[in-house]
Amino acid sequence: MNDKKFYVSTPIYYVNDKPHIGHAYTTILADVLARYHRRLDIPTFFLTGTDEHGQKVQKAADEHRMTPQEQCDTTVVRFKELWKKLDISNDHFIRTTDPEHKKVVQAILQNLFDRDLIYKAEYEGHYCVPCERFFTAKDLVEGNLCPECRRPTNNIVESNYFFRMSNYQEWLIDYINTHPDFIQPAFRANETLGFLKQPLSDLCISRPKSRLAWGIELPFDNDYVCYVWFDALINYISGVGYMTDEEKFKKWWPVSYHLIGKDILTTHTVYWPTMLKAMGVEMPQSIFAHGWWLTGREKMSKSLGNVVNPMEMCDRYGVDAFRYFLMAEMPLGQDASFTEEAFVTRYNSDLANDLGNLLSRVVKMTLRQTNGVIPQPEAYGEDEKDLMAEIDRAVAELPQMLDEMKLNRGLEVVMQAIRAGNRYMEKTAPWTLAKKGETGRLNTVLYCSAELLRKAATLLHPVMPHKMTELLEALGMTGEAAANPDIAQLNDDKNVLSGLKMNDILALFLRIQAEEPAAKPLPQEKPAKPAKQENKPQAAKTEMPEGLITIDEFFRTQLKTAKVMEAERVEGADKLLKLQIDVGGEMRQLVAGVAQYYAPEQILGKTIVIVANLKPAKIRGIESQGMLLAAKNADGLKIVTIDGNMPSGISIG
RNA sequence: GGCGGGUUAGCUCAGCUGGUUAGAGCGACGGAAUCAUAAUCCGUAGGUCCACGGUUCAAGUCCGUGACCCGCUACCA
Repeated sequence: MNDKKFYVSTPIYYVNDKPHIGHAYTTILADVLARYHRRLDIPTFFLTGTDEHGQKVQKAADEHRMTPQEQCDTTVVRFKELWKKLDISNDHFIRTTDPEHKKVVQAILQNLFDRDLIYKAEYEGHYCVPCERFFTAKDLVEGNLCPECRRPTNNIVESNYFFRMSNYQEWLIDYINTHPDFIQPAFRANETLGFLKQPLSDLCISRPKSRLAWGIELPFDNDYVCYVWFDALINYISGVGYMTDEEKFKKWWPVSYHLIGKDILTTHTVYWPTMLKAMGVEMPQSIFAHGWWLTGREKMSKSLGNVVNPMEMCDRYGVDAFRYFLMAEMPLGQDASFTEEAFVTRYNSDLANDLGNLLSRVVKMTLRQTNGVIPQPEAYGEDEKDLMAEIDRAVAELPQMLDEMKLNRGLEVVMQAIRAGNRYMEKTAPWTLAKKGETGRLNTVLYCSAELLRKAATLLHPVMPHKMTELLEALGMTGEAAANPDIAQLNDDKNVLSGLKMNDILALFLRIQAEEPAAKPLPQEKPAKPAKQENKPQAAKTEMPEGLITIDEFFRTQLKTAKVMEAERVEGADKLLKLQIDVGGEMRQLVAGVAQYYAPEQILGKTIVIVANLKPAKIRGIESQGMLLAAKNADGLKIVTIDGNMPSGISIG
């Protein structure tokens, strides 16, 4: 870690994927780490890119009547655009179709082949075309179905080339055991070790062109192309000059962090290290697997329609706020839950109320008292010492937290200092000092609050580059000092502020109004506008005519048919019936306020309509998991039923 | 089934190598203040630290057992 350089990588993303919050998270995390290290004056290299070979690309190309290369060229843009929007500061964007990369891959293949680390053998297996994977007979489900996608597999016998991965099993186990930071978090190392308890087989690294032509040709057999994973992993070294620019390679390798999602753990902790070992290349310092973003408690998936679109979040709330939320909300290595409600809460309390408002009160105060000129402070009293200690603690601890990949904790320490800033304002009450004419003390207070903000903004700059530069400019800073504030220099207590003239600023983070978030659906797929639309949270609210909702809003309510299996009165309540209903095989209990209109036996057996995703509630101590629909007026109440026969559990819409 | 992790205030979580009245953020309630983005500040939350048993002068913090949840892995020799 102390070798004074920092190289961080993201996985290279498959070009045919649509960028989602997972891609965005990994890449923003890498970006934030890269920016921090740059601000700490550590030479930094940040690599991301795209994985462009393989069957899906070829298939998509065929459908679009393009060459695979053209297909890649058109789809790679999705990622490049998103990274631009998210302010990703990668030093290089590698594509596996880059000629240099291909050359490196081929050279590696040839070298391993020459050393008999790659050999040819016959392989028999059940191949699933959509998954591009072989399975052994015992993997299959229900006869010959693919265990991943449940589609039929083909039995194929073919010759292929294999990498002698099994040679390195013992070595790898030992390496992991003796290098505790190699795989992080530690429990992921454990999982890898668990995987390595089974005998490690050799890795098939080729595909016959007859089946798949879109890939890097094997240099020693032009009937085959290289298996995508083998090709893709090599980007981490080919992207920093391996075999093409030894000086560059020496400078950056080994990588400080390979950031990955937990779904690609094995490829990175087993395949990749054994490949490197075979090549005689040094191991990565660390492979870090982060968790997933969930929607509430559920995994995000297209079929569930609960995918968070990063582009939309940025359009609505601003890139910086989005980046802040992702970094602040995800604890080390774990899964985290993304809800718009949580986003709005954190945005309002951390960014708008604590930080933005503090800036606002300091700037307005200074503008009024000294015409905006930041005064010279007098000697510090206890309050000032406490305040500065608070922010200096953040200065000291944040880099530590970074080293431990505890970004959320690091940000929390900064937020603590900001809250201390608000307390300091209350305690010293500069508005009162002004009235009393205690200008000396007032000057100290104005200076110290500005100084606190300056340091906090510097520390937060890697996470929120635009907004923190705005903040620094409001304090009167200009040029590089505002655009690229240096964390490394935060320790020398030079007074850089006195004499600067503050600039008035509109709310740095405009508060998001309370009832907004839940009601507003994420707009559809289409990225609305190009980047510059920074942060106008409430702009979104004007789009929809009052009283109307979108189809998406409607579908947030899951209506389903249900069959009433049991019904009884709730004791001590004259309006309530307790129902046991069947919703497509799932039994639920529901308390309904219909007892004055329906006797239990009247409702029994009916197919009713319920709101299936209503938050459960307790009514007179009885759990009610949903509500039924009914029409009611002064004359009576009628339950909504289905016209004709329908099974229970059917979605209505 | 095996291996690993988790179960702490309404919610999300922090509590390192065991040691004074168990903490933070958010939310809720009460109050103060008015420089500020209806923002801020102060106070309150009386939590069986999952359960039971054990080690210890002392356990949320170590050991054992059980329950529930999650991850990986395998469907048992």
